[in-house]
Amino acid sequence: MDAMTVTEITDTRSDTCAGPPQGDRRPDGKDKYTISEVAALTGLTAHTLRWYERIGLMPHIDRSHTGQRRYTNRDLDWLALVGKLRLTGMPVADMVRYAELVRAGDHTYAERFELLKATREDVLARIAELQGTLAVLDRKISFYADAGRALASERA
Amino acid sequence: MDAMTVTEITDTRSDTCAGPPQGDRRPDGKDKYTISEVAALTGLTAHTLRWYERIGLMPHIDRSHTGQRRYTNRDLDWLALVGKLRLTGMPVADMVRYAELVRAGDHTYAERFELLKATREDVLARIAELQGTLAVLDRKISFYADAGRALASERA
DNA sequence: TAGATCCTTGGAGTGCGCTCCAGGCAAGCG
DNA sequence: CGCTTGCCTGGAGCGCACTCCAAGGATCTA
Repeated sequence: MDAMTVTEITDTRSDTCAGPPQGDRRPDGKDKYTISEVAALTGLTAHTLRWYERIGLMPHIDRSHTGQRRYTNRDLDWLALVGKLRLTGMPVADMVRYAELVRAGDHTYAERFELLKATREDVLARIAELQGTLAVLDRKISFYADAGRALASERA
Repeated sequence: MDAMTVTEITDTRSDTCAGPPQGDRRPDGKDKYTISEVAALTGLTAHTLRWYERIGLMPHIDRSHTGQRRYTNRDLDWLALVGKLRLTGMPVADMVRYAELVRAGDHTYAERFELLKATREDVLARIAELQGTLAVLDRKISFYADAGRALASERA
C-alpha cells in the first residue's frame, strides 16, 4: 500500500505537468515521435536532444526495432519542464540532478520538493532583479525622451 | 548652441544614473579607486575589470603617474549600469555597442534611445517568461505538498 | 633595504551549453 | 538497383564570458 502511493508520486505523469498543451500532439497511445518531430515541436535541435540524453537529463527513450528513438507525450512533457527551467538560468547540471531524483524513486520525494522550492525562490529573486533593471531602463529612457524633446524644440 | 545641448546629452553623468548610491563611495573630487577597491565594490574581479576595458566596454580609465588604474565615481556608475544589463542576459557585445554609441557622441542619441527601448521590451518579455515558469513550479510544488500530506496521513 | 603585497601586460586556459562532423545503417522510391 | 533522406554513434569544435598565468614593476611596512 505504501508502495502504491509511492508509485503514484513517482509516476512520470505527475512530474511532467509542465505547461499548457502544445499543438500538434498525437493522442496518448499513438504518441510515437521521431527525433526530428520532437525537434520541431520543442525548438531544440536533434543534436541537443541526443546530448540531453547522454548527460542524463532525459529518461530512457524508447527505440524502434531499428534502434531509432521514439519519443512519447510524456517525454514531451518532460522537455517542456526542462525548457521552463532553462529559462530561469538553472544550470543543466542541476536539472540532471532533478532527473536523477525522479529516476531514483519515491524516497527522493522530499529532496525534490526542497529543490523545487529553492528554484521557486531563485525565480522570484530573478524577477525582482529584472524589475530593478526595468526601473533603471525607464529612468534612462525618459531622460533620452526629454532630451529628444529639448533638441526638437530647439530646432523649431 | 546645438553643440552645447549635445554635450549635455553625451555627458557621462547622464549615462550612468544606474541605481541607488552604493555604500563606501568617496565624495566626488576625491573619487580615486584602485582596481581592487572597485573589485570589492562591484563584486567583479580585477581580471574582469581589465577585460571589460580591453573589449571596449569601459570608457578610458585614468592612470596614476606609475600607470595604475584609478577609477572614479563615474566609472562606478557605468559599472552599475553594466551590472544591471548583465542581469538581463544582454550579451557583452551589445553592451559594447552601447558603450561605443556613448563614446561616439551626440549624433548617436536616437540609436541609444532605440536600443534602450528594445532592451526594455526584452526585459518585460523575460519577466513574463519567468512568471510562466513560476506558475509551473507552483503547480508542481503543490502537487508534492499534497502527496506529502497523503503519505503522512497514511503513516498515521 | 628587505620582504610582502598590489599592480601591470599579453596571451593562454576554463567551463558551460551546445553544435557539428565523419562514417555508417535503414527505409522509401522510380 | 541506385539515390535520397533520416537516423545512429563517439568525439571534436565553437562561442561566450570570464579566469588565470608568467614575468616584471610599484608601493608599503619594519
